[in-house]
Amino acid sequence: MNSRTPSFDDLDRKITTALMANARTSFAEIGAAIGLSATAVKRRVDRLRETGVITGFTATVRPSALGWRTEAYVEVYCEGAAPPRRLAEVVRNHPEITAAMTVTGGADALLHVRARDVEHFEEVLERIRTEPFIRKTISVMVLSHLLPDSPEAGATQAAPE
Amino acid sequence: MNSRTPSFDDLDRKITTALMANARTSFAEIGAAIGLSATAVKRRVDRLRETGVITGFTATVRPSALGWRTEAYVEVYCEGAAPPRRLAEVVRNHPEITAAMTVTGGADALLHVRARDVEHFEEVLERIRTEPFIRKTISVMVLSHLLPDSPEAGATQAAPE
DNA sequence: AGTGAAACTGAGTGCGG
DNA sequence: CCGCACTCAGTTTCACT
Repeated sequence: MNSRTPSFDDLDRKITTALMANARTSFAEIGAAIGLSATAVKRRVDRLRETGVITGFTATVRPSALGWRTEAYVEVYCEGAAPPRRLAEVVRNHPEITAAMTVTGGADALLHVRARDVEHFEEVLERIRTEPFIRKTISVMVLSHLLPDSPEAGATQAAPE
Repeated sequence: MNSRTPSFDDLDRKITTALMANARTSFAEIGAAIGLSATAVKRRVDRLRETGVITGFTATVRPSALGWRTEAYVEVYCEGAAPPRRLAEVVRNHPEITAAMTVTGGADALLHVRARDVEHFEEVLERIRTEPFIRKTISVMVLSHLLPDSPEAGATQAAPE
């Protein structure tokens, strides 16, 4: 589930890069760029989806346009041992949590939170704090972004072996 | 640039949500779901793109499938005042930095970094550390994700007013 | 702003190399 | 695994309400 997909060649890499840049690029156009027919490109894309390299196609949205103007990272400290399974349940209770992961360092988990404004963020934070085994939280508010909104969930290029 | 787009109604919200879930949903299908013709849906999508609500369509990729198996957040501390402009330049020098922002708290900036493995991450870190006015870094390695790969860059729903 | 119809472009598939 | 040819579905534009 975590290993490098076998037989992922240079053409697959170029196709993937093209679709990350614009998911609506036609197979014919991609094919023209890399010297393949639209059919061949389609078949490769199908295979990339089957093997889980490409997990989906989404529209990227400017969060502020939807009313999400406040963003923060929240370090979470738990009472005693924090089983990741229980943590995952807790996390799913709060739709404002857009990413959550276990991490090294003092904290048990790191959450990415979006809220409408600071008032809303405070409310979310209090809600999280009342969860059973959460002992402490440390929040870091995001002030401004130094890169254009990158697809945080994925690197923009394929890494060489 | 940061304000709520005017005349963003309920239909726009539903269309946006549908395209975030699957950027390839046809206009006809979206229209059928919300009681609009494909033509009307297309015009609204065009407008959503022009007004910057929707910034693009991308394929979501499982980073490990592309060889990015290591992920970390790096807090950056600068010498004296750290002008965001200069920081942005620095950040652009390192393709492994997939997100960067200025933040509240002790650190001046927070970076999201992807690397092939721990060795590669160490190399990236040393490269970042040699940048002119970077005084100190604190790294937090990501161990496991508690949510399915959410589109970190955007909330999955529109926020109510 | 919305609809419906016409023209066009791309997706999906079967077949042959 | 690739390309070609065909069919069908979706996009795009236009005239109209």
